Amino acid sequence: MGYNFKEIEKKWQDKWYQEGTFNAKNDFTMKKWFGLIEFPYPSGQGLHVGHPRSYTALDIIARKRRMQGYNVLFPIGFDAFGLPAENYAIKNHIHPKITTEKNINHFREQLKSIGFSFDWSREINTTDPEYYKWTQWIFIQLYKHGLAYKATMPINFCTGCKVGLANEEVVNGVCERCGSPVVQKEKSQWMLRITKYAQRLIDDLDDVDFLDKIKAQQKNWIGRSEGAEVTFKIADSDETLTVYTTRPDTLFGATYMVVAPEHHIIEKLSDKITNMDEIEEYKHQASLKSDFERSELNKEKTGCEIKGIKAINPLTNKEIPIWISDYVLITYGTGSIMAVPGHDTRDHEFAKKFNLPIVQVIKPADETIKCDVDKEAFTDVETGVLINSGFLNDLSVVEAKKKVINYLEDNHIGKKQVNYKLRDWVFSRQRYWGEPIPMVYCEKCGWVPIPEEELPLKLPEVEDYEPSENGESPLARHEEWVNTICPHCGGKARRETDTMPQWAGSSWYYLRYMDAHNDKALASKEALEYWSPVDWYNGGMEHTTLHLLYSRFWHKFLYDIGVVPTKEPYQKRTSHGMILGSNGEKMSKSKGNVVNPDDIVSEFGADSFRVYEMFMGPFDQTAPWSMESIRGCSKFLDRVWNLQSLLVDGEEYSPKFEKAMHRAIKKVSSDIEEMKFNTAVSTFMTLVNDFYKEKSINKAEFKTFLQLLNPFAPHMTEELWQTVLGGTEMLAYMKWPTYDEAKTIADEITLPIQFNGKLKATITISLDEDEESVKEKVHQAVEDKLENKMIVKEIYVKNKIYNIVVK
RNA sequence: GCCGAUGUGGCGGAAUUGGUAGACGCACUGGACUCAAAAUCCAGCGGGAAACCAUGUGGGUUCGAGUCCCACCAUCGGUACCA
Repeated sequence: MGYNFKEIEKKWQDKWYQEGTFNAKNDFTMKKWFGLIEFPYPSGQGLHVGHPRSYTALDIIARKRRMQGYNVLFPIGFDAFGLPAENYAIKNHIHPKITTEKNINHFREQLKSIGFSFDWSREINTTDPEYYKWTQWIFIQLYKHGLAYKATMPINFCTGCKVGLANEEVVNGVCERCGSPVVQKEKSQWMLRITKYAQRLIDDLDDVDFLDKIKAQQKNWIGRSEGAEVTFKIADSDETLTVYTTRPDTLFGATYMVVAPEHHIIEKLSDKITNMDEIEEYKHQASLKSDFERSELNKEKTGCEIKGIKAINPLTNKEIPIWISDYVLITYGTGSIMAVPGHDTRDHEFAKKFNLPIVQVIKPADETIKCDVDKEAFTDVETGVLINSGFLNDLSVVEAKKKVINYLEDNHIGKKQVNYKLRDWVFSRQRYWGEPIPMVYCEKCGWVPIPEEELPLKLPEVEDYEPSENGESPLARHEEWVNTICPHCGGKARRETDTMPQWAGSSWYYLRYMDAHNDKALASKEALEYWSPVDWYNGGMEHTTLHLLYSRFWHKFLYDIGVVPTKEPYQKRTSHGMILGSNGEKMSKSKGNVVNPDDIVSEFGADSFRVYEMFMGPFDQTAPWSMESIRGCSKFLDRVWNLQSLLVDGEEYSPKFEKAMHRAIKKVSSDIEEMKFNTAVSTFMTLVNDFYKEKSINKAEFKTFLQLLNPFAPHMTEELWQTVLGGTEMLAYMKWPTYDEAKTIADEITLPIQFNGKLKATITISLDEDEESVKEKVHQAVEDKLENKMIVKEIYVKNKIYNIVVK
């Protein structure tokens, strides 16, 4: 009797989704578990085989939690604003709303065909005004608390299409679509002050259970550094230059300074500068370069001395030259540096090229280590000792830092300073398909948020989605929408025409799931209290520094204003590996190695697809797709189905399988918790092989087996449970099997015997057998091999191994 | 360049975290069933005749190393001069 997966999977999916079998319960007295996967962007290509890897993993955990008695919230939704829908609309003149709806319907069907236990009653869509009403509401709160502000920031502007471009649309300095050069264009944009939360975003990582590599990546991205600000006087002038340095200890070795081309000191002192033409030319050249070019093409250092002005090193009191160079960035620190070529590799490279003086101020503590700062910068902080540094001489780097900072503070020429690499979040997009920013500009009152009771501010339905030639959003052309009245004074005002970035909707979506249809608040207090925080969030490593950090920032803000009850949104964060094409390369249309999940489901069924996705390799590592391997998983499930032909009566595990059953429960239970799904599947396979070998499985064994396998292959196991074992309740809600530790331990052990660590023989002993008796057996077993050998030592590790050191 | 992963049969990968390397699956080989094929079932499957040799390479620690330490090589991913 063959297994008709098409019919049976459909049958169970219809039942689950019509009856809402897996919907979270509104009983707030139960213990809860909230599992979250990153909601997909509903692209026109449909679901990728990578999506189900993460979804199946958390579905397995969610299904196990239900069996463990938890009230489980495992929701799904769609992150539907974004560039591809808008670009598609521009090309084909179909409103993004229409394509988005079509794509979501397709995704929903695909997801249902794989049998995920999502709570579909809470489905959300970031483009739904009832959803983005609250995205806009959060923005207004940010504005009211001074965390949203306007600033002039450069955008990528395509000189061909006359539109602003996202970084990913700029390839090698030209527009991805038309190939025209991309220039930087200044534009006033909304910014979010994430930097205010930098320290807390680092500190609170201590309280959450994120993978270490995720924590490390977030910390590195935020990039806290400790150092000092030092003020240098400009000779014959009242002006000063302030620098940030992590190495104030090397101040005696600062032989010149470098400022960013955009630095204001150039304008301020332009009357003193004697080579203004040369400088203007360098500035011009630098401004032509995009950030991309500055870094990619500029391996060789460039620069230009600012003639006519000199700075004074505050410790040596010597005059030192000031240069401009684009390796100094206006966006980090103070936009100017003190250069210590003896102890910084970039400064060294620059000094060598332009023949600037190099002074050694640190030497290795260990005299035997050679060090020639004329050839190479000496950068070892750990073991360095100060020289040529006046009052700092003979101190270690650490001591010198402390002492010099005290000196700087006492003499008011500097202070201790903490810096972060993290920058504020540019929140404006000159795009149509995003949440309108709910602000109006009034000549009299300035920027005013629209009243909260007027939310949502709906995106107007327009016909043309191309951005304007001046780089404004398409909305700017719609005067009837733009012109409005000031909520504050009632006078004439204009709406903000930029929209929010795609990150906005995904920064708080997990909160909406807790109470998805609330029209009074983003979620009720009770629901937030009960469901917060997300217990387990799985997603891709690529979202570690943007999405994950942005949503932690928003959450912390909402915590500060009393909206949410926890400091952190996610208690646990794990990540999955990418699925590559069968040739080991990233799946892409152009490489022709894309696998369509629909084809897999219709050829092998959802259960086989799920089992294969879990079996293909370690969950957190990339794995190539293999059609042969999925056939193996499908074969395994056929063997499970056919176990019914071996079924015998029995209410207890039979003696021959008792140990195996207890071990399997233990192994599968812990493997699921540790996301070692591949070895859990191999445990199932081994067990099935054993049943076939013995040509028997009793009802008790079959029941436990089906329960363990249910989270992986929910359709087939539910069917077998109800039709073969006569189950009346859903297997999905039966209590998760338990095991007895004592029954997992073997009472006989195969003991390996080694000579010098190399296996020579094995013997069978009983568990915890007395050492004398083991020794006797060992010697009996290897008697002949011991001839002509001298025993130096014997090591017995109880129940593990017996090693004889021989000569 | 820097940071982070990873490196084990023909292939995907196991290995109780320092204790029998190669579980499980794929591919392959042989057998059974069949008129035949597919499917299914059973058996074999790192190399070597053997002693032995084998976990990217070279050292080290240890009674014992895929696992720990040092140096290097390769592949993949992230990032771009962060003072």
